[in-house]
Amino acid sequence: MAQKIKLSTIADALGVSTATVSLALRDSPLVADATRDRIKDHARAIGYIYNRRAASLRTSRSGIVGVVVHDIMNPFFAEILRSIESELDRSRQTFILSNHYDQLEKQRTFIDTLLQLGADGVIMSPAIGTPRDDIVMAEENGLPAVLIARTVEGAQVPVFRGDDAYGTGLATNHLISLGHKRIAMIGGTDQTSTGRDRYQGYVSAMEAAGLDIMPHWRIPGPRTKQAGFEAASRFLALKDRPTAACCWNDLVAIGLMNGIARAGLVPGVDISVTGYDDLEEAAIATPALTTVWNGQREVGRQAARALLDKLSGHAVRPSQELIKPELHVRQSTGKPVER
Amino acid sequence: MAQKIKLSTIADALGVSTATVSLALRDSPLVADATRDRIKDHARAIGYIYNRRAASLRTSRSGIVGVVVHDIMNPFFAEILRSIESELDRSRQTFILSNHYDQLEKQRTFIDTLLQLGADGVIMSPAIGTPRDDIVMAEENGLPAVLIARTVEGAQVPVFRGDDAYGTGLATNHLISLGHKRIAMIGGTDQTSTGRDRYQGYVSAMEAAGLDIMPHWRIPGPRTKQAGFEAASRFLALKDRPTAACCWNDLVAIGLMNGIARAGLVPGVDISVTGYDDLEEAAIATPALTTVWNGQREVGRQAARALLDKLSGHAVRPSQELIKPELHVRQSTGKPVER
DNA sequence: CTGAAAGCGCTTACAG
DNA sequence: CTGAAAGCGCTTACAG
Repeated sequence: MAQKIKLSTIADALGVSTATVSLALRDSPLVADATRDRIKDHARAIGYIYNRRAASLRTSRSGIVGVVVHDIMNPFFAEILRSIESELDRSRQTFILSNHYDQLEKQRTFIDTLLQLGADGVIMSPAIGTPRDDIVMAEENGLPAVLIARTVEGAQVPVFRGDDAYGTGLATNHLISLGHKRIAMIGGTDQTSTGRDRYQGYVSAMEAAGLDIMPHWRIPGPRTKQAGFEAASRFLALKDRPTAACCWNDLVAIGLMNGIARAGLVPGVDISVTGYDDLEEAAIATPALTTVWNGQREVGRQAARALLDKLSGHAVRPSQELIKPELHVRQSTGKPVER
Repeated sequence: MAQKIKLSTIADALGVSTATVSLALRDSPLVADATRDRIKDHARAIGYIYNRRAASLRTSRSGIVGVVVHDIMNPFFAEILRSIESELDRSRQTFILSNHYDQLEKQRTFIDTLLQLGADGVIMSPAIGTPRDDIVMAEENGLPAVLIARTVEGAQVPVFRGDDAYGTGLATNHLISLGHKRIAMIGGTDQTSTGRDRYQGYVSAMEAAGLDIMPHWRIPGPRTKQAGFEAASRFLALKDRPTAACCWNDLVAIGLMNGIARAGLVPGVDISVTGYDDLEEAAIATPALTTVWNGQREVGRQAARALLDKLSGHAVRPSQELIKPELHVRQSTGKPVER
């Protein structure tokens, strides 16, 4: 590697000061057009690389935004990330990604890293059990936070997520309107706001229709395709087996349908199944999955926008506006078939 | 936000120099135990946050590693990323992730960002058309690179990937041994080394068995579940329709199977299908997918190790060792059924 | 429109 | 074992 090229290398070569070079490279109107062009051309010619660490040390702005979610392998988060990415790209912010796998320690380590790097902000889907103080600490140290998908009680920050109770209500009501009376709820956890809300939506819809809710019709836990697949045998062995399953998310629903098919039954005919999220793959599952659109794109876009607004000094109120989910009916639901 | 706490804040409070504080916080043996403990306790008590930008500016080591792949939403890369992540975590390196979506410009922007941040290295699955010079430029500017999944002709850097030709050979031979004579190859592109190698493996196996290879039996392009799904109708309409499909990857295979099922045929019975990669979901697909294990975990682990070795000054030879794929036979393949 | 100088918060020889 | 001082490469008042 040749001698490191820096601002002063350019300044010396062109007989100007580093201040002028610095301003010219950032297109400051303070520099004469001719000077600016001469500087930029030369910089490009000799392969100058801007040192962001040095600049950031001086300005205490890093151009880095952190994003931490449960697991990027989960297509739900992957879809959100895509829209965050395209939004941040537009404002030339670099983003650093991390999974916390719902481990508080991993999340804390990551936030610490962001603080050390002087990140400008963080978008997070908080790990289970995230205390309000973790968010407060970040903000007090100059790391503004925006939450997605889950909320943290008492944290005065913007949060973008869907109306989960309303969403499972849509799915459950759809099953009820088809004539189902015994409906299971598969997957999810009470440890997150999302989990509690989705379950609540199911319960409210069942109660409103005057239907019984059997505790053993709820199989909590599954959140992945694999877990949904494994839950199928438990579901199929259920006493008074339900004719329909309202699933925590699309992954669980698709896994469950695979498990049902493996057992020789036809999902969508023998057992109705609903998902949640409307992932890209819901439409091409076999059968195509009836599910609840959860606005991943919107969540990502709005969260990124809110953070960028915050960074540019606009006041962003800690909104709790929920994105309204929509039911997308496909082939995985039908009239109940009694044995 | 209170007054910024820095090394000198601690030094002043404790009546020592910043040099001593700096050394103490990094557990240098040069500092007396009592002094070190006093310093570390105080630092923790007042909530000191280490400024990595300042340190990095001074040491020109950033603790940042870049990772750029085609698309993290693709489970193939997601599985690789997981093992890279766990490997880098162990050495306390932060990693920055980016998708290039096979756009050279996006990849260049990202590499530029890494250079500006003074990243220590980059692990990349190069975008289609990546010239050797892009890699050379990065290395010359102090950003060592390690390649995964794809290679770049003439780049003198380590590359970790599977033996693709051998892998599709395994799948094709498996189909041939079941009695299939008309076998299609669905998906992939000739623009990547991976694409060429996988197609070559299929061709060689067909030729070795003395079977005809019809040009129209190849449907190039698809690399996603959605595209595989859409390819099903083209495949099913094929003249002299093949009895089996050797697919570019698991996503295409699963999509194709969904499309076949949607058309009223039974994948694994009417049409045999093989995948490639052995993603986690291959085992729970319906039917369970016969596929080629491609060692994602190994690729990620080895690539991360190689980069870390390079960073700690060990010489890493530009190896081309290929990971040996393995055939995993499941239910999506069977004897041919003639119409 | 341009330049000289200070300073962001660390680490590293060097001296004692 | 500890301290004084220089310097990493920028940007930003300030002066002209």
